[in-house]
Amino acid sequence: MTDLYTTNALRLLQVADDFRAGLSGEFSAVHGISVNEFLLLLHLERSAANRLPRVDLARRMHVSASTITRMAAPMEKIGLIDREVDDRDARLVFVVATNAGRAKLSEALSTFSKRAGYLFDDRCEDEEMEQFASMLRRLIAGPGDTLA
Amino acid sequence: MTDLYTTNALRLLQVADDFRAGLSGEFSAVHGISVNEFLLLLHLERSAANRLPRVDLARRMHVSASTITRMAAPMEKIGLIDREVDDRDARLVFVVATNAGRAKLSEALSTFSKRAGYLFDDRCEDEEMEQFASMLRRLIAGPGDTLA
DNA sequence: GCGAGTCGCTTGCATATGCAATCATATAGC
DNA sequence: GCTATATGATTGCATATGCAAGCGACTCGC
Repeated sequence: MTDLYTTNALRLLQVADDFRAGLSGEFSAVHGISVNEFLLLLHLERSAANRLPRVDLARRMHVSASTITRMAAPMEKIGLIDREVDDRDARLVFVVATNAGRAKLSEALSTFSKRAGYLFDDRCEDEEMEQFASMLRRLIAGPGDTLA
Repeated sequence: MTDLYTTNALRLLQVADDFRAGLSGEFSAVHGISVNEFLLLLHLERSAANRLPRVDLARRMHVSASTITRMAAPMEKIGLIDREVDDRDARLVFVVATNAGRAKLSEALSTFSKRAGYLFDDRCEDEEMEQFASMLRRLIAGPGDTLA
């Protein structure tokens, strides 16, 4: 009835939702940020110049431009990010992480890694992890810029 | 810096987000339902008695009970689901799919399968899909009830 | 340079969702 | 039985997000 492609896509969504739900609780309790705020900081850190125009962030995070505008406001207010304007194109508003933002990312990343350990450890052999990494790399959509 | 566990968890989230984003557009355009409404119908279909109390749906879908209440209202109104009360426990309000709901699920499921095909086909060998399925089955959190 | 069209950002409005409070029902202790 | 506690569902309020409109800035063709 349901082929292996379908089954795997369903499981993929389910595993990702489970993981994200667990992460969400600990992030908000321990670090005071949401998963999306964490991902925003991570996209900044892994971008070419450590800064990104808002529209790029929106595309990478699969959210609308207005969401970036509204996510950025409180993060600026508490000093995690800052804004820079492009010299040549006054339309572009870059988002750049502050030192506090990079520190917060670093803390959150260790929580993330800990939970990634919970997820995979004892359930997967090392060799499987390599295969898994290889599969996932191919599955990441198109030539877009990625986090990992 | 980032170990393989962390990398794989990041990629997992990214692939799932990419897939869900693509699905979301086609579901709303072609079938007039959201991804979450689709998953609700799917949980019903794959449950023991083809019906579930709202609180169970909430747990399976990682959403709050109030979200189920509010998702269910419009789905009842357009005839995709119906409500049943438990004989022995008057607190339980079961959600059950109507014939229209099962039909809608079936249509949406073929869209889902088509997109699962886009995702995996040409990127993965058959043998890899089996390994992937095996990994994902182990990764699905705990002993909870699952979709696949 | 000038106007038409495009692009990036923001804002108004509508929808979606979580948390806490509330209500109705069920269960346990007595 | 009666009360205290626990559970399921709903509702009020706050937050998050998308879409479409609006605004300012860039680009292209002339």
